[in-house]
Amino acid sequence: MAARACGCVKDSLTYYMMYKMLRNRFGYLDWWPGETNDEIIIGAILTQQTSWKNVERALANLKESHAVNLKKIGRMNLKKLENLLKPSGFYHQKARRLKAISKYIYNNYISLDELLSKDRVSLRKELLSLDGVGKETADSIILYAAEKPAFVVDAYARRILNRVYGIDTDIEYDKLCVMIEGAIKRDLGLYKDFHAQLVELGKRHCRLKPVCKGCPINEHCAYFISLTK
DNA sequence: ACCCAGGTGGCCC
DNA sequence: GGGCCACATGGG
Repeated sequence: MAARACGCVKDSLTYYMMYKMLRNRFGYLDWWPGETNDEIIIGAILTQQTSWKNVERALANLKESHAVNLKKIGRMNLKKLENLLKPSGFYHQKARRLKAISKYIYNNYISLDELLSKDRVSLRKELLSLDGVGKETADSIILYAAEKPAFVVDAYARRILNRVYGIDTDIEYDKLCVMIEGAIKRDLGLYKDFHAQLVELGKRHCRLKPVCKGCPINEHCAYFISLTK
């Protein structure tokens, strides 16, 4: 069904089958763990190289201070913000970056929604110009806050695609994006749910170490095979 | 006492 | 364009 131990998989069927297997197993998810656009963006920054459990603690601290809100974060005392973010790690830079992002938004727009309403391509460009917003964070914000179809490539996606189809884990971000986006229908619901499914699977198997190159067949692959039965 | 987590940016060659 | 490094807390 799929090319193994090769750098790429362009076959649409491969991705649809993977999605279908996951979808059968976990059900439709259509998710980002956050109620508001502010919470989605804050969560996207906080989760960088950080377990979601620790992000939840920081978000709980913000909620307690009624500060799951970029406008408030922009005006909050830096030391106080750092303290609330502490459990999520890298809290000096995360606090500084969130404040800078807030200031950027409200110096240049009436509201967050005004920024998010820009077209997908220019929004991505603009988000990427912000300190602390890289490709994955930008695409998460575009997909779940702006609700425009940008496929999010995260560590889970990389690991799973590596283990099941042998795609190099260190393949360039945009290359993997283009590969997947070229293979499946550009559809908001599909992009959201596919990413959610990969995270769901990844979380259940996150303790697995990276597999050596050229040796993609391992537990994940066995797990996928078990899903098809 | 390690190694890892839903990255990003800076610096060096 | 690649290869390191710092950033920091909490869990296995």
